Amino acid sequence: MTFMTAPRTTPADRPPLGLRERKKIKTRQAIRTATYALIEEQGYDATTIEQIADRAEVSPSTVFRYFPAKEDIVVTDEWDPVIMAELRARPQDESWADVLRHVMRTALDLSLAEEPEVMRLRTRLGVEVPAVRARMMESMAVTGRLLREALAERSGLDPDSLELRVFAMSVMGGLMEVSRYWAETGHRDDIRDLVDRALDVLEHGLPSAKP
Amino acid sequence: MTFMTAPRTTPADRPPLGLRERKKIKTRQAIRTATYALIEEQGYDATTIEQIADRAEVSPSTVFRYFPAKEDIVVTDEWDPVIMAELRARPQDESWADVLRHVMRTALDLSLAEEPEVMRLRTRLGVEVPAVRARMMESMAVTGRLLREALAERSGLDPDSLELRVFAMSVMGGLMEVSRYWAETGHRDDIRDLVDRALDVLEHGLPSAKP
DNA sequence: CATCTTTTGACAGTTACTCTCAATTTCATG
DNA sequence: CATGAAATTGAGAGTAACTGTCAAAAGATG
Repeated sequence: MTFMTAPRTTPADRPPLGLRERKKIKTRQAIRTATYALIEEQGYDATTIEQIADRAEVSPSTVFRYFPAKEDIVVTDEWDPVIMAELRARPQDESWADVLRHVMRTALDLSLAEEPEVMRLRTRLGVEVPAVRARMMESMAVTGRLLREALAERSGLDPDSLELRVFAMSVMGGLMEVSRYWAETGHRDDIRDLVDRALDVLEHGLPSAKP
Repeated sequence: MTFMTAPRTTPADRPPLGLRERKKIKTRQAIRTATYALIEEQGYDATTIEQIADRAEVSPSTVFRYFPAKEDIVVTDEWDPVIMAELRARPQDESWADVLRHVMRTALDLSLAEEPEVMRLRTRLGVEVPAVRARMMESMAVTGRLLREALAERSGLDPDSLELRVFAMSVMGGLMEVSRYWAETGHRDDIRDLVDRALDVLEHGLPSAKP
């Protein structure tokens, strides 16, 4: 679910956090902030790691140490644990579509409340920059595996069966397309509505338009 | 549908084919052949463009001229027109799932008959090499757009509607997972059976496993 | 404060890819 | 078949994203 922005660590998380750890978080954030700014100014391709390093006041080596690839600076995703917990927390008799509706709603509400601009930038880059899009799809596949686990627990199906794998990936593919649609239409709609509509399609199939 | 191998141009295609054109086709094929061989010998990452150029007896410049990126040498896809024609040729009252069943069956039969080894190599690389996988997903998205067009014609729905977009991409996501599953399980199963099972899931949802 | 560990930056090297230009090859025409 | 136009190729220079190594700096620890 890489098109969402990163969830803030809860305030009462771990008070005793060493200076080392705090600095690492700061550096990470500095690199991200520098990257976002530079991309807004010059575009993705024109922004080099060196420029990012300069603005974030670290060395290029450090940038690579924090993010294995340039796209990762934009796309990094810390949502999976949150989503997974939420998935398991839903009542057992709820349909998978309703479960997803709730989970996605929760995640999107948080994401939109925290950093709506970054979320928009990310989805836009997902459309415009192939490398970013590729990274998003990778991350989507990972989330798909988690979804599979959760669905396996609920349904009693083998998580490694073709059926469950296909199903989970088809759901993720559909949700991915929502992100793309949202960005391509200039973030006109409320993405939460789009997700709801997508889940309707995934649950019931295409509405018949003939009549 | 990038995991299939390229369809041969039909014999009675275009007899008057200039020397220029014939040479281009030869060069293209030489580069591909060299690449496949080198990858089998040393793996994808260890194979450089320079080595490919050497073995294909062209200059590195030429390799880049024929294939914009290294992955493209492996993944290039000429199936879309074939698939599209087949899609339109199916009877109007056939369900989308049956249409896809036929189209995929046809394409896979051809592909398996022509170059089964290349198809296996491709899918394997799709699992092992992120860049190849990314390129495959791109190509999948393109095919998804074609599928959308075809479905729009059949259903009367707007091809640009969120609903149709989501639906088409969810189908493609599911099919993509088939390719992955096939490769990850060591090409044990007949991929045509896997595709059939996937389409069942996409058409009817998950089978209930409880009873 | 001394030492042990982690993090950082400098540097060198590789490779995919881009661009430009001149040489070569194919094609069309008189 | 000669010739000029057009397409194709190869050589070379340049860029930028990575990788790996090593010594210096900074934080943790007793």
